[in-house]
Amino acid sequence: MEAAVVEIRDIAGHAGQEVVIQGWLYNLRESGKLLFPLFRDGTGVIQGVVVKAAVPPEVFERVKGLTQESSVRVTGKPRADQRAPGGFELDVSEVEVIQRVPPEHPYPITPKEHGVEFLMDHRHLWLRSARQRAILGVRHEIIKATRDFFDNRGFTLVDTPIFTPAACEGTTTLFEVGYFDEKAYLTQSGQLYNEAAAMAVGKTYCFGPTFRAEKSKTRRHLTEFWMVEPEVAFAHLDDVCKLAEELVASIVEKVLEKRRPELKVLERDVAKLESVKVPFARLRYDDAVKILQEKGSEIQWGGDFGATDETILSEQFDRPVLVTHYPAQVKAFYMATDPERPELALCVDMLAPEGYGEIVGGGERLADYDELLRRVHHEGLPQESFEWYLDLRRYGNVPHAGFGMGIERAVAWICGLDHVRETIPFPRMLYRLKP
RNA sequence: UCCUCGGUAGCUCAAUGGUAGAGCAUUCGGCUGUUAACCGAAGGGUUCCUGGUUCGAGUCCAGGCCGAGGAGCCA
Repeated sequence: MEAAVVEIRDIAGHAGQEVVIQGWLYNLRESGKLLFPLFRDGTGVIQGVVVKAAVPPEVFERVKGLTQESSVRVTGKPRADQRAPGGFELDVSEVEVIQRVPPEHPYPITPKEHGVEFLMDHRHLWLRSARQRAILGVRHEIIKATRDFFDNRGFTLVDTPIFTPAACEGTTTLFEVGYFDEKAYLTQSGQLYNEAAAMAVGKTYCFGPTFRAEKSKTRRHLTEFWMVEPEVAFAHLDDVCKLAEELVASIVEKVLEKRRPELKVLERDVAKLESVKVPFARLRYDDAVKILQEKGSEIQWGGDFGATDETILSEQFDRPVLVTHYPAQVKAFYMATDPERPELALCVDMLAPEGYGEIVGGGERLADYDELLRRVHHEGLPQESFEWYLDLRRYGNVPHAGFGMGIERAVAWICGLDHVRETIPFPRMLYRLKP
């Protein structure tokens, strides 16, 4: 009978049975008449043991000549062993080489250290390393937890377009593309379309890539990043503050529940994640400025926070902090203003702990038709491009609110990474379009 | 866009203005329990590009290209 193909993560259930593993050679250690090939299959890593006296000579020679990342089908019997990191070793009886990486062009990424530029040039191969696979796993869990969160609360996923005719928040940071005989822009937010969707289904969210042509070269910027954006009809600022903190808390809870092994590979201090429970800390902008000034920041009332300011604020708390009521002048034209203090926007930014910066931004939308039209003009936006958006205020207008959460910054924070370039499979950054 | 730092073997890095080196990777040899194994040997170079100073430049000077970190802006 042909041995069953088994994934390495399920190997414990097959101790003593002959199984087949399909994967790649991760590393090979030799000790005379013993070979210790390390196999990986995308679900885990297991060390094989090849004893010269126990296998046909050609099998021994075949394994001995294997190069890193050669693809193989391995037949053997898993055996519990104290010395193995995963608890099991594979006593190898047969190895079929699907493709042997030629020694004259060896796999470029060795188990030793490499520089950032080299790894980024080989991103398509770098993804195979244990650390990158752990990040991909956590990213997957964060996205799944996000979608489950909204789906379980009756939200309808409504996809918003990637090609857009005009800007959401000014044109300086848009990527312009040719669209037959006219110009189009890559979306920087699904926000305006979400508002239309919310009037159709009540509670909606969109999830997709967004694009910003900012010439930012820092550890928290990508030109292409993924964002989830909920929008809720009849909601006010406080409603979306609660929604945002419950979302983030449930994501962290799911990752802690299902991705402990990945967090261990990443050497993440999980104690810092375990304290992330609702309610989060809350601050009004006025009070945040006071705290910053006491801590020696140069910030003046009316200015937006710099990266250091965000770090200082986040360090005051053991969980994310929600900062509300920013000056309206630093926020987008569609933000509602505080009726009691019209110079303030009914908005919220969530700052992640440990200096990971803003992961959520949102608030209550401006509902008044006349005021919205005035701001469109004030921003120098072409009214004809926004007629459809103004329609939302003409027909059954209601208060509504929502926010956007950047997936990559959430992944960077939860994984404890020092750069967002590792949070997305193929990062797009200033000066980086390949591979 | 601005500021700072860097570019030498496939990779990570050394090298007073005076013969370009090490570790890893690759190839060959040794080892029956290795954990980024270890031990021995071999092959491997347009020192980012252009120009300049000098008897002589990887090293000094000028310009350019590429990258990294930070600022501003943002999620």
